[in-house]
Amino acid sequence: MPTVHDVAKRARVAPITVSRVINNSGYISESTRNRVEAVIREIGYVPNTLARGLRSKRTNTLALVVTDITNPYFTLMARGVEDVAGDSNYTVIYCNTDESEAKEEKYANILAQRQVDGVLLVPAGGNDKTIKFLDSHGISVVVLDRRVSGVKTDFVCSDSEDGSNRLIKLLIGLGHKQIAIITGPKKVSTAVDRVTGYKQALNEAGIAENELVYYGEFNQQSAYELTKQAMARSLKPTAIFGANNFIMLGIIKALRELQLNVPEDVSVVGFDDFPESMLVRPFFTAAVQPAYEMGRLATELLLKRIVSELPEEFQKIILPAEIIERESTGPVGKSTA
Amino acid sequence: MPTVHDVAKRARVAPITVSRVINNSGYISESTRNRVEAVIREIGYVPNTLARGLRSKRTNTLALVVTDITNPYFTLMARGVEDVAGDSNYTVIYCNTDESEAKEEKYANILAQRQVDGVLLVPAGGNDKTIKFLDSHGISVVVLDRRVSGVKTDFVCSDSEDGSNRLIKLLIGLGHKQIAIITGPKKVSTAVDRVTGYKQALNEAGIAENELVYYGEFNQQSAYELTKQAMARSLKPTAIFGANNFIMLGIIKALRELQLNVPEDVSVVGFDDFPESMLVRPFFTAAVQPAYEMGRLATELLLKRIVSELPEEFQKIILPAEIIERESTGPVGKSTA
DNA sequence: CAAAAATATGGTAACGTTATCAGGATAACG
DNA sequence: CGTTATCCTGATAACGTTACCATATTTTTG
Repeated sequence: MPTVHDVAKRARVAPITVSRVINNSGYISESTRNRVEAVIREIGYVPNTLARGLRSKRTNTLALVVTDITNPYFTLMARGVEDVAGDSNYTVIYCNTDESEAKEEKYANILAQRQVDGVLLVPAGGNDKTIKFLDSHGISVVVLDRRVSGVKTDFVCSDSEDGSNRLIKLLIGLGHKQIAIITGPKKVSTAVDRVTGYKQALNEAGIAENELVYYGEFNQQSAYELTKQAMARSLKPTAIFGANNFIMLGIIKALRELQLNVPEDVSVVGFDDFPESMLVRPFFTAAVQPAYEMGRLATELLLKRIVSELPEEFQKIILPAEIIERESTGPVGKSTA
Repeated sequence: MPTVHDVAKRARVAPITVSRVINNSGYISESTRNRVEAVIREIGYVPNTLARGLRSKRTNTLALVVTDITNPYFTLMARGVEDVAGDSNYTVIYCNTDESEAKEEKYANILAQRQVDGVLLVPAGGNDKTIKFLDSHGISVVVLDRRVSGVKTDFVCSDSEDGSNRLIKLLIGLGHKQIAIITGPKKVSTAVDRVTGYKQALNEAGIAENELVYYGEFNQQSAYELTKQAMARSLKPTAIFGANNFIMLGIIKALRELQLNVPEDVSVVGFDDFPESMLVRPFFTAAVQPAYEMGRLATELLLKRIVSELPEEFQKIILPAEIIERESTGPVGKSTA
């Protein structure tokens, strides 16, 4: 691969001049710049970010640490991050902590090794260890979505208390009084804030709280179990508030099993959304590709290829798609019209 | 920040010995190893990946280039990639091409600059330019999801022809004969393969094709328009095959506007899925967080912080969540039971 | 027991870039 | 016209690591 030196020699300038051209820094005459740029194109020179970062202490790299990129909420957030970062010539590394503080620390270490310039962090726990660690390595941190108490950082979130408050008011307006909330773990600020907003709304309306607060995990399974618990009470809730999108799904699943209709029997509200118009229940008859498996296999292939453990012939792996028959198909001419 | 030299000095060994310890390479006596490891922990040494990569020509970095990480299909794939990569100590950079070959080339350049070890590529077009470019820079490529003709690489995909064939057979089994297919652009292999499978199934069943093949984009808007076109024919399709998940959504949206029920009036099948049990139509009453905006704002903040254009005080940005009232809520005591 | 192999450690240089300092040429100024 | 400011270019060294080669000690082997 050609280097600044090759470009420099060919353009009859010093390497540093080439550096000035590609970085648009310092003074350069039009003619030299043109000459250098011509050579760069000619020999297909590509600057080496590693050397650049090593010397300049700037890598133009950010990291986005979330709990699970698979959650559409975080996916969308990631897209926002990448679009902005890309416009400023930054590259983004994504990390999934799966709500594990251990994983979070592991990633923090990796990111320090990689000398990233900054980290966007959705903290897995209330823990400030990660932030302090990054800080001690001179890495800027912006905290996203969840508060971490007692740490000084920039912080971006949406208003959980207010949102919850308004959702509950909406339910109250519909006549609901037995309103349960199923939320995440106590160590996560959003889980707590949403309870606060919930209680606030109930208090303002003069409704007793009735111990209908259920702390759990921010996932479907946990919500499913807690919903069953909540619906086993003698005085059943007429409405349930799920503190995030996966929780909503767990609620729906449990209610369906209990043969309860939404909203006729139980109203459901929640935080976070799913991309416009996805399925309330498995709906589409579809050929489902094993996307995760494909990602896995491809990466394994690639890694082997990199360490050249693979025979010369290129592999071609074609996985079957699974046909899943659901509600979007039926016999011809059964129109209800 | 401490370096190998600091560790070496303190452990009374040569820097190269420290390198051997952290890389687990070469011969090292137990005692030296312990001594070095103790010093590493003691002074909080973190190896610098840039220097390492510069010297060793290996960055332990992969890139996943997809069209849009926002599509659950790719999100899931990404998770598969990251899990495997992470296990082998590789970090993954994600890139969204938005089906643009120009963006793809731009990213290829960035990835070459970053000296990534390998690229997992979902090609935006039939174009082999990117692959050749990466190849010329000694970067391994595994192609995912879509074929690129005339290029030698590893390749992982699912079986589009077979999947389509089986979906159409399923429809035929239900008595459908007027079956339309709405697919992606002709330059994308999956769009074409799915048509092939479709035609195959029709031929095998002895059903005329009737010009019900609609090429477009792999997105909702395009599918929406094509569905309207298809349903404007004198002999209307009784079933529609959408060649990916976003296309399915566009089909549903158009049919709903045309007051047609699924599956009573029109059956719908498609490729790709959505995560278990999402909404068929906007269903949940929810507090919707501006996830994308949050990602944007946070990144802008971070970038400013990195170049320290920001005043010392840390910012706290709290965005309102939008309350969207939909079908999951209703007045109390309206049970159908 | 000499020779070969395995183990343990280190010195030197190089990866490709840019920070820093410096010098010369040209333009602007009072 | 001397002085200062602006413009243009370059030499040198350094960023932190590991490849490569070398040496010394210990163990194994025939």
